[in-house]
Amino acid sequence: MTEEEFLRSYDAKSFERPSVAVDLVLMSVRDGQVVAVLQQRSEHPYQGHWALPGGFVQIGESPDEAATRILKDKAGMDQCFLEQLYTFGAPDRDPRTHVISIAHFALLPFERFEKALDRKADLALATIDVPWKGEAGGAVRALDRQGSKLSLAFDHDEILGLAVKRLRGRLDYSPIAFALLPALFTLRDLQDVHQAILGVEFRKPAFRRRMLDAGWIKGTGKKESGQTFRPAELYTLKKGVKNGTD
Amino acid sequence: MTEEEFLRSYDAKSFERPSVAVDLVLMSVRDGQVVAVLQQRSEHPYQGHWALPGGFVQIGESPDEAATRILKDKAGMDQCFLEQLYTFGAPDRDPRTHVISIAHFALLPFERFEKALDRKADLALATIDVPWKGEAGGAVRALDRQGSKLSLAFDHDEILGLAVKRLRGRLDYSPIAFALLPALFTLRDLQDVHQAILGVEFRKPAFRRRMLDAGWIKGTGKKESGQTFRPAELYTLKKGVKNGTD
DNA sequence: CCAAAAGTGTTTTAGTTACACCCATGG
DNA sequence: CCATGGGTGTAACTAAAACACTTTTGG
Repeated sequence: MTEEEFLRSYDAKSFERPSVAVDLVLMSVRDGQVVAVLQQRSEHPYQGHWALPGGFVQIGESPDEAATRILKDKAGMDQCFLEQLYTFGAPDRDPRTHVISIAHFALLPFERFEKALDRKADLALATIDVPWKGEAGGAVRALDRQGSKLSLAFDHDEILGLAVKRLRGRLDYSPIAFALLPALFTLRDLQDVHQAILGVEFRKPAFRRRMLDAGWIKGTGKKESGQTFRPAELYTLKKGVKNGTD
Repeated sequence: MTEEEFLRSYDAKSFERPSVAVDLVLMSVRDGQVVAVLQQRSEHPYQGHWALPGGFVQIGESPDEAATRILKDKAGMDQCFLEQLYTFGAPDRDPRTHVISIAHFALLPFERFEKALDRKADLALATIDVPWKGEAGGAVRALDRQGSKLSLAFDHDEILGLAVKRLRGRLDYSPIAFALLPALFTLRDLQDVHQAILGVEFRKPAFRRRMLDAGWIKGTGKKESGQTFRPAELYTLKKGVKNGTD
């Protein structure tokens, strides 16, 4: 059956109200690149295209609860930074019927990403590339490990673009970056995360002081190990600093 | 089960899905106070309580279109700054059934507010008082002209609180304040708006330069009139600066 | 001329950047 | 003892705030 046939046979008139769904943008940073979890669609519509993990909101369930459920069931992850992003509701964004989707974004340190992905064969990691292009934010590109552009389903390119834009905007003003790092991290790790998200390079001393002055982190006295150079001190979030993971 | 069969079975229990609504926070500034439009409920639930103007999203209608429609039908206003705020979806927020509400906020200069309110008898203007109380943002209080506290329906106090918080957060970084001013305004008008929203006082020269340096406005050469003191120059938004009203 | 508020120039301060340097580790 | 990256002090620069001041109107 082609997509066209599928859409013809689909009875949209029986839906009197819009449906409500949740889509998740699961993001992390790997090797200086922003990555996100995508799922290849095996069925119509958008068969073969890549989509954000999502699902419908059940009655009696808040959107946040739905997001947590989908995060657990579809991606096998829990206990992470999870925040509502924006609600997308153009009537034609889903060819089946009017689906209003409450997009959330979730941030995890990459180690936890990897573990979950090993258990879920249908998930893939895409490198997300959003050029700056002023305020508007250029078109998002999702790339596989070979650098080929992935074709996204629905309006999920728009959702991804907004997620990156939001992430960039909040980086300076909130401790959101720590949701992408393990409990103990070096200042270099933190700088790498910032540089990956913003797509710029910082000078080490300036970045270092800016972070320490922000008052979010404290040194632990412990040092990293396994490096061939001088080990860096491990830092951690101060108690009482909320990055949304709690 | 084929997708078609799945969709048929999903369709059968479509009455069990949450409804989708839009609630509007219509805000302005009057005499150094933030004000919002409220509607007194004549029926259960929350009979006699005050509520934000709102309505259900029709199928085939985007949330933004629904917000525009409600703005026009219920409040008699159009062509104003209108932006999605947050989606509230706790299952018990409406005692009738599970209603997911996409809250929007709308900003207008007070003159346009007044005109519309004269034509709609069921609407009232409330002074909105949100104490600072750090990041969390204290509980919102809606007051009538006599200063009596109005009792709000549903979770509308929470929505109002978030709207004020968002307004405060964006004031410095975006030209949002100009949606609350007429096309021609003095720097004092602009300062009054900022002070009302943030609840702080600024020194005139500092505020003046900060605004001019931001590059959003330009002088017109015209002067205000009707004052007993030196008339101030009238400023206007530069072309190309979007404050969402366009 | 006076009161009131508009509007401007100058100094002070604070915060950020740039640069140069020293330190600790593995090999 | 050398290469590599971690970490720190100082000077230069820049942006904002504080203050004192001049200007323009109505009465």
